[in-house]
Amino acid sequence: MNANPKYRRIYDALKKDILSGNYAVGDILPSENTLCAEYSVTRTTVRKALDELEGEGYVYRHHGKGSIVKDRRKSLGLLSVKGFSETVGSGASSRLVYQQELTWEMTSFGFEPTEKELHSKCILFCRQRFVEGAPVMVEVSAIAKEIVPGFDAGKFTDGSFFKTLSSNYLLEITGSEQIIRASMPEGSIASLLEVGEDTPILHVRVRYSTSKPGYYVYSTLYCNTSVYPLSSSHKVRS
Amino acid sequence: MNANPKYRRIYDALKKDILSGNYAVGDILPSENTLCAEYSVTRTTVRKALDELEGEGYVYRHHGKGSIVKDRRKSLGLLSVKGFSETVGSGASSRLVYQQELTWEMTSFGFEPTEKELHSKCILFCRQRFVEGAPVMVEVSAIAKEIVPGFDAGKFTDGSFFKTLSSNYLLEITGSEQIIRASMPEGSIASLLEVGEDTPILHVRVRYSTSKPGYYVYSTLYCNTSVYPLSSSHKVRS
DNA sequence: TAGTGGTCTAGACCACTGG
DNA sequence: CAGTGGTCTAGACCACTAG
Repeated sequence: MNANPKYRRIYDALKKDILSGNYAVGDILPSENTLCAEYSVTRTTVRKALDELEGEGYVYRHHGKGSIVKDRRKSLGLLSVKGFSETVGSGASSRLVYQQELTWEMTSFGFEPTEKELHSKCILFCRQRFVEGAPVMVEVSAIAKEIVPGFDAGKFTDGSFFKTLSSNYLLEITGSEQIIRASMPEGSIASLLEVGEDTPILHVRVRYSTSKPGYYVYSTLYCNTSVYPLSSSHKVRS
Repeated sequence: MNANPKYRRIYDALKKDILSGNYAVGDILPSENTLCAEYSVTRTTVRKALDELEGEGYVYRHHGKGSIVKDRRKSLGLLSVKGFSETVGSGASSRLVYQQELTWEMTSFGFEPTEKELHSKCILFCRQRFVEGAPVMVEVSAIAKEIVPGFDAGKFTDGSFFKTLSSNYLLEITGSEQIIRASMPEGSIASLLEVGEDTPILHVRVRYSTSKPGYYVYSTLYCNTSVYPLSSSHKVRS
């Protein structure tokens, strides 16, 4: 039951329809009861799917009206745990800058590697991200070699690291922790972002948890936020 | 039923015990069934409370083990919709820099005021935030005058804006949207943060939604992240 | 194995929004 | 008013964890 709960199917379908534009901003999704009938489930299950969408900022709920598609501004929206390709959508592309293999001691992601990870070598790779042809982000990522045999950052499914983890290695991303700073880019980052070393950069350290306990994906993001800022949304107390 | 759902009591009690240290980092909370008995509710209700805590990063759930108190690092952690005083806790203080009244047209928070808000004047105030005596954040906030009669930013309950909204005006914060950039501080901000104009600053624009439909709290934060970065955590797919 | 959290059913009553 | 989402009950079966 684990991999495919029913609410996931509903969540996936609705999200796909939102991202594809089948539901536009301001549109009201089918009511909870309608979805119950459509998917032959109870409201609890439908609401679980809608809760996820709401938590990720795709919709908001209006008591007595319905679930309404939100305007997720033109921004990178990274804080809701999705890869670059999935949040930015069309107009996005990326390029592999390098991939190498080294020991964890030589890396620094702001999080300590786990014991399990220290038993393995570390694969480090750097990607440059573009929106509409302009570089907006540089991402340095690391993952334990032993859980991704034959890993090649140049051959990602749909250009997505996370999709590749899922399809090739059955690894799912289950969450993230982020530490966010403003800083100045060092030379190599500045040139990859095509900005001067006096341009302030958003510096985000992320640790993604995976479905394999004790193993994480570490990323450091350098974002030029002058055109595309990050965005996020949260809701409290239901 | 609206103001005080049962899950809120459970949520409040657990959160209080976590913040006060009754449950330390790594501790396992009472099991869901135990909480059911203690509060005479069903698991659905208990889980709703735990879902909230998990979403705010206070605990994580370990299948087969329990709900475990998380380490919420020493950081400003603003991204989870709480005021400064509540997230930083002891060691935090703030100072009112100014408060004034003007029209919305003269403000710019990156979000458009609503029609309801435009019918009212706007109260603008600026606070300087300290951790351990050092300024780490400057916050410029705005709220519609008509929903907070007699407002005085110099006389907040416990020094907390949000607590004041709740206790004096029965206004609850129900969510937030944030836009995050890295930038250079202009002169006045730089001096309030006691940094040079060449120090990169985290620039966060926030719109908090309130329990009063159509009315928001707007804030612009300027953070010196060199010592206290922002942090956040997210979980996906349950 | 007993206990935990994860998912789900099939109901119920309520408060809110709209016509 | 009928329909919507918000909350809640009282069950159930499952997968995971630990002793």
